[in-house]
Amino acid sequence: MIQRPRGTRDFGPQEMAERRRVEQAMRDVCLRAGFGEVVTPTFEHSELFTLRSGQAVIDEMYAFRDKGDREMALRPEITASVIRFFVNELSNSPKPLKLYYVGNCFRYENPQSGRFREFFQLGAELIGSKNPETDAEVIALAVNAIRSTGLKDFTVRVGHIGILKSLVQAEIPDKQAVAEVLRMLDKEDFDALGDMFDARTLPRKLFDRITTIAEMRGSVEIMDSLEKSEATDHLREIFRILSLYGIEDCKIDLGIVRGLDYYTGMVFEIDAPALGAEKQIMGGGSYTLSELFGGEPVFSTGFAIGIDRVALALAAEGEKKPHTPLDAYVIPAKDDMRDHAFRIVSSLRAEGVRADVDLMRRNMSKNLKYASSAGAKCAIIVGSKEMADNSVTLRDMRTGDQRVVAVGDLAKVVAGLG
RNA sequence: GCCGGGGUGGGGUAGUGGUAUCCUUGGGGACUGUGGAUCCCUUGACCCGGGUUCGAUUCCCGGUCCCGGCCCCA
Repeated sequence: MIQRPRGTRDFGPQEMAERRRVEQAMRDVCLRAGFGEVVTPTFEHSELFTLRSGQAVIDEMYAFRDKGDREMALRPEITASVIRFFVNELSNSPKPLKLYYVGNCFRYENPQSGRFREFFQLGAELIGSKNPETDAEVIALAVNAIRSTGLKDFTVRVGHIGILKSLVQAEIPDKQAVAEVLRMLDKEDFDALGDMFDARTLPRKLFDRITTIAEMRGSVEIMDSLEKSEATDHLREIFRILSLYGIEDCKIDLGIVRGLDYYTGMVFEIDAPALGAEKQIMGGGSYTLSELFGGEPVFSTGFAIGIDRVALALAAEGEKKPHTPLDAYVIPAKDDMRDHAFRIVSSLRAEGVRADVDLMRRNMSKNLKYASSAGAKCAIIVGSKEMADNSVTLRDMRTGDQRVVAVGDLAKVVAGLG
């Protein structure tokens, strides 16, 4: 027997129905906000991803050499591809350019709860602006997308990378050290950070200042204790616009650092507390990537939502809808009714009813049982007595009630079952 | 890459150094148009490899996969 590769999943019809519902709800939100869908290749030149994220990520990519001896990789994310697409072909489009995508991504990591080697992301990029209203638009889109799935319990945290970064850069010239400091701040590993400060005899005052800021979270007012800067003004303006968008439940979190260099300003994350160690369901921020790929520097803001984790969080909240993949199941009462049954199922389908028919030549009892387990809303029993009148018996599978319905009215009656 | 806990029919389980229990599901049949029944028949499992042993599903080692956690998280 061939096993499924580690960290991958098969999705059955029931699970896919729920995943499609979630995905479709989020797509609709994107479309309504004026974002158009793009699709990019599932694999790219490895360089695209190492340029963006550094050589280290090659260890966690499905990287390979193709038959033409090119270094390729299954995409570990989709933002890089979208920006490459932008630089290659869309850079002269009117701004802002609003794009969204849905797709599978691959990372060679150790699977655990909410973490798979093949996973699915929905993301959006707004290209061509760095105004606070741009950032607010993208945050609102992300929040509305999550909301649209029906998820109740999630927290939105918004920060600004510039606040900590500029403080650290002002005192520490070594670029590598700056990155290291920011990484420790992100992890809130203040002990290790303190050790580093001692070892390098860095100013204690800076340590106190940045650790205080890294721990700051709460409403916008929490920034009142900070001196006014471009970054704090920017964040305040984002929050002001968000409230105009009807989004009031975002928190400031100045401790968000999001590892990579190209994030330039606002950064934000959404967590679903119901999940375990891997509770982040969305990450995003503003960045300038295009020049990395050989284009003009262009400001963008984007995010990516982990569809798998959203689905897990919804399951944890017990959000369950009854699964009724079939509206009607057509049962011939006797063998000589089969031809009538096929005609009826065909006309039901043509009229938009999800209908199935007995193909196993089962008897009445087993057909009713099958209709029940298949989740049909009703059974259509086709018998000679009713057919003499050009009618059939319709049995509501939820109540067991039966009535005779004219074939001509059948589709309408079935659709009316709700 | 590291750590912990697990792998018995499709799903859920019992049990054992001498190849396996029960439930459910699937397939077939009986019951001649209502029994979402009932009854009968039936398919189907000890993760893989090595070791110990007369004999391993059981004990030991390695691998693999699953679950959870660390690292990492684009």
